[in-house]
Amino acid sequence: MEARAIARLAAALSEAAGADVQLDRPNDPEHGDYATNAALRLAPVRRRPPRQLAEELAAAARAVDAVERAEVAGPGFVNLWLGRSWFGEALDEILRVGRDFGAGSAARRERVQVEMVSANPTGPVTVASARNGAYGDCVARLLEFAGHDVQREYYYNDAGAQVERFRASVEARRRGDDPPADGYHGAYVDDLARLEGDPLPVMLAQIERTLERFRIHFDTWALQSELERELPQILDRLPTYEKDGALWVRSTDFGDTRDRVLIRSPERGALPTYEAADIVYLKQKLDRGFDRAIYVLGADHQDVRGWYAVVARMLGYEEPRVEVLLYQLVHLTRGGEKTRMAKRRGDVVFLDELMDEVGVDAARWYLVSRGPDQTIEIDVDLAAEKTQKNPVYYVQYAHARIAGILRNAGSAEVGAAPPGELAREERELVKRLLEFPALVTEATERRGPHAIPLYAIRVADDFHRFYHEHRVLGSGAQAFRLGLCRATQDLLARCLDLIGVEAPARM
RNA sequence: GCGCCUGUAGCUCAGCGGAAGAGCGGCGGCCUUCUAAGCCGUUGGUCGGGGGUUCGAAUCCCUCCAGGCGCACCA
Repeated sequence: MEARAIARLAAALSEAAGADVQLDRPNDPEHGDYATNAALRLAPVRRRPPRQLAEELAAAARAVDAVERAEVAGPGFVNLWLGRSWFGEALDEILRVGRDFGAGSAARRERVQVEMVSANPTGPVTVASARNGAYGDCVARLLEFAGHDVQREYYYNDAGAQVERFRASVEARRRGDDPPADGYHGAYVDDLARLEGDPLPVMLAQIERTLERFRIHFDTWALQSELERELPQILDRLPTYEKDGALWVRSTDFGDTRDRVLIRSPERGALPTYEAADIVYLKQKLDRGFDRAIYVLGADHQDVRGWYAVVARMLGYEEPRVEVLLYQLVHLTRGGEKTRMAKRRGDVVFLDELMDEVGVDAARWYLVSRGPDQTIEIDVDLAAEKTQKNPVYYVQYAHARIAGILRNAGSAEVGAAPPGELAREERELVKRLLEFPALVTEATERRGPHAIPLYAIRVADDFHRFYHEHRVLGSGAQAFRLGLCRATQDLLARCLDLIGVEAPARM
């Protein structure tokens, strides 16, 4: 989705040129407000020199109202400069929609379930799970902003071997013994041992509290034990066979890399495997009425991606309804030395500790600012120092600065029409704001929320520059500049909200 | 061995078919003016190597090198 002001301009140019004209924002301000490579694209099709086509396109562009100047440059680019009335209309468009600027890009409203975190409740939320949550929650927020109906779900194993090991570890501490070698050893096990009863619900409640603090709210919690109860009905519909006492499914018939065990052999407890529950779970998700089921998984579960596609095929669902989002792992270093993150050993950094050290805003910002395919390295010792330099404060500061101006402005008139020629900083800021609809749409479709904080830095950048060069209150352009301020503030607040970071009015 | 991901400025990373970028670091400037958590200047790159496709490649294809992560009757 493109901002209307840009879409209208592109349409007018396309009509004048008799060809599809797409607009880009050149990096170099010398290359105009917008530029198009339409002549370069067209040259091979029309078998004509690109420069010649560009000259014709430029001539046609000059006839378009909004265009003040059009020049041919380089191998066949056409650079465009726009008049002030176009900027006024563009800002007016942004102010009219306010916080909804860029929203509603979804062609069709879908019911989407995003399942995330889903760590077994055998310990506090780790930093690795925090990335899962930060990423998944931001994807969910983007989908909601696009107009979809999104549900966040947490899935956990409440009856498997790991959970039993966890319970046994707590029991051992209660007796005054050391936990078993293959059990859990963190200090949190000692804390749980001091309480009575099943430690699982306690742990689960703590996980939920941590995630709420991290600003992730789960609508539903799914239990593996409940899914397993529905397993028998599904087994008949699958191509299963027995081998070595276990029950297997012939998933290779559906393109799997190997057949999978669904029910273990008697000597291994005859219990259903995770894969068995996966099948029931997917069926249940899609039968519950979701158009799309999104799984958020760490790269150490990458083989599961292919597996879910196989499950969808076995159950007869269209594959696009199942989507697996992978993100690379988070590595922690202490003073340059790598630390392992094994929950059972207890030498981990928990999300609560990270939030204590750097704050919720910085933690979220940090975990979502990198592309999902990029491994994140956090030096725990440097994380706290990062606070003052973190770009999150740069963006929040821009928001707070604007809030200050608007407070001082009181009920002064807010307008969109520039009273005279726009200054360079004003032009750049308006064009930056106009990038948002296309950018947020792409971030949503590509499941790449990291584009949002990076864009927010650019917006803050342009605003700080504008602020530094131009006085708002008391200037001849006060109403226009107040409009620019409000539009910028709304957009920054939107960007921060999309990544779950607060937009303070004062700092 | 097979599969997925990564390799862009000293460091951390964007960009993924159209005119090489940001933050941090380094160096040097700017506060009687709506918040200096700010602004400006400067320093910095055979976009891992080699082939190919294209008018045009950091971006697509092949190959090699380096690193991370997976290929269980674990979860």
